[in-house]
Amino acid sequence: MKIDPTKNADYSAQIAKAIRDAIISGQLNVNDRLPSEAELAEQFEVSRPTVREALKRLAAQSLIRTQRGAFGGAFINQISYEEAHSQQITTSTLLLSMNDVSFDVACEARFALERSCAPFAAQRRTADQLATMRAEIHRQTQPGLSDEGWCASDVTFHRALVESAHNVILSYQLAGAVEAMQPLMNMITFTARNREKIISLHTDIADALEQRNQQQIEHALLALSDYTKNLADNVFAAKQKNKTDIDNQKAQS
Amino acid sequence: MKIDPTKNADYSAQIAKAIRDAIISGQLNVNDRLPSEAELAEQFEVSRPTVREALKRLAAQSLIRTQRGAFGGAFINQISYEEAHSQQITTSTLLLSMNDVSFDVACEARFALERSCAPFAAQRRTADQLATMRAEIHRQTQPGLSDEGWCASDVTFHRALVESAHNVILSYQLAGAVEAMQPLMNMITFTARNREKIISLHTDIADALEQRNQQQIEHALLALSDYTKNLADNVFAAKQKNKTDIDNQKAQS
DNA sequence: GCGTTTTTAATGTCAGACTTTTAATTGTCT
DNA sequence: AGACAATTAAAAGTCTGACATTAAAAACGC
Repeated sequence: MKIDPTKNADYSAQIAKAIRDAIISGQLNVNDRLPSEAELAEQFEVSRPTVREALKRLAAQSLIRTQRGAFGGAFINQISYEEAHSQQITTSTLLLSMNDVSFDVACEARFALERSCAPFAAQRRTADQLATMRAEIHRQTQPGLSDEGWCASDVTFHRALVESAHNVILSYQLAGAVEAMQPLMNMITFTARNREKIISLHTDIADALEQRNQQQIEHALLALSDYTKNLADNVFAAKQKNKTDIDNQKAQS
Repeated sequence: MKIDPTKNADYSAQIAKAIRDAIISGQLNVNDRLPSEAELAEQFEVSRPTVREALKRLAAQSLIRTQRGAFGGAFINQISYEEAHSQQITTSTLLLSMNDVSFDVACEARFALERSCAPFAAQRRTADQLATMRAEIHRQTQPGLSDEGWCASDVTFHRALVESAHNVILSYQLAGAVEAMQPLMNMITFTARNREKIISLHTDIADALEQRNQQQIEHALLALSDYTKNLADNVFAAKQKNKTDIDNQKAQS
């Protein structure tokens, strides 16, 4: 692990990589303590600030946590589902916002992923999760609900559906889809959408889940996906028309 | 963005968070240049090393890249699919290896996610992707293939299936499932598995894809999932038996 | 006008000091 | 002896100031 040749990269990046590899390969185990910063500096033959920069890189990925004081230091962190979730959501959000992904592609992926929960959700859904979904549907019928409130409720609804599959890995993988994409979609479509229509589709999903009917869940999700895609198409068409009108006005003047 | 009260957290973490939030919220755009380290230090009223630690945290998440020299500095990075993929894979691998997830749960999630590609793969698969899959099946029939070679081929096969859905978001989301879980599963089951059986299932998948038969793809994937689960059950049962035998021997002596 | 050199503004690195936190140890009192 | 308080030590966190390295821009020479 002391490998640190005179490559053309930052020392801190190289050191971080060396430690990260040691963690991934299992040489370092959860809750193991790394040598102190001073010792690491000596081992790698660099200064303490350089070691610290490397450790901060690892801390940013939640690979280590640090503790001050005597017998403190840097410890290998056990990545929790929560941390993995939030990293997943951050990455997904940035990926979507920075790479102008076509709406259709994102929408298709999002609902395809959610559909993969259907068979297990139908089998394993609890009364509790169903109640959450019904409650959110009820919240969505309130006329005073703000757009932010609607979006939050929408996320909660879909999260409950995902959770009802009772598979932690699936929940983790879908976090990006539901919690990153859903708000983005809401942001795009909120001008055009018809709350009644969506509520009716949500009700279809909840009904299907109540009856443990996998096919019907998938069917309802597909309908929701199609409706969302149509909404976006309308929004884009309206924008396009608006733009053409302005262009025409400019051409005339 | 200059907020930096005397909270009970590291300055470097606070500064990183402030900049990260500015990026996510869109105040800072792709390829924007951050102020120089010295300027940031002045703005946040901390020293340069502290600012540097914050920047390293952001660099670890590929949120920024740095360039040396005059007119260099830290620039907001456009997260590429490749980077997002590899982050996804790292996180998934760590999550799985650190949280002794039950094999059944991981296996179920992995194949459920892959099944979500089926409808699009059936529609859009190209001759090229089919050829890749056939080639990998052929490689898998070679008797001299090492376990590592098998595993790599297995990953390539499934990646081709995912790619044939032609949806970049789906590919990104599935990276964790295929490239992190598949090797882990291979590691567990390689003692018990029957290559002929898996090859036959792979052939089923390829055939179904060739005929653009969504149902059949899903069915074949389900069969592969069931077979893998059975394999793991056998491996665990054998381990358990072995353990009991040893216990019995100890008890007798 | 073009190639070369110099300048300059950045990051990258270092050394050493000081501050703060925290747990273990030691000391003291009941 | 046991409980509480004071001391100590080890470690991260921070700061200052300096030097090294890079790379682009500006100045220079032909």
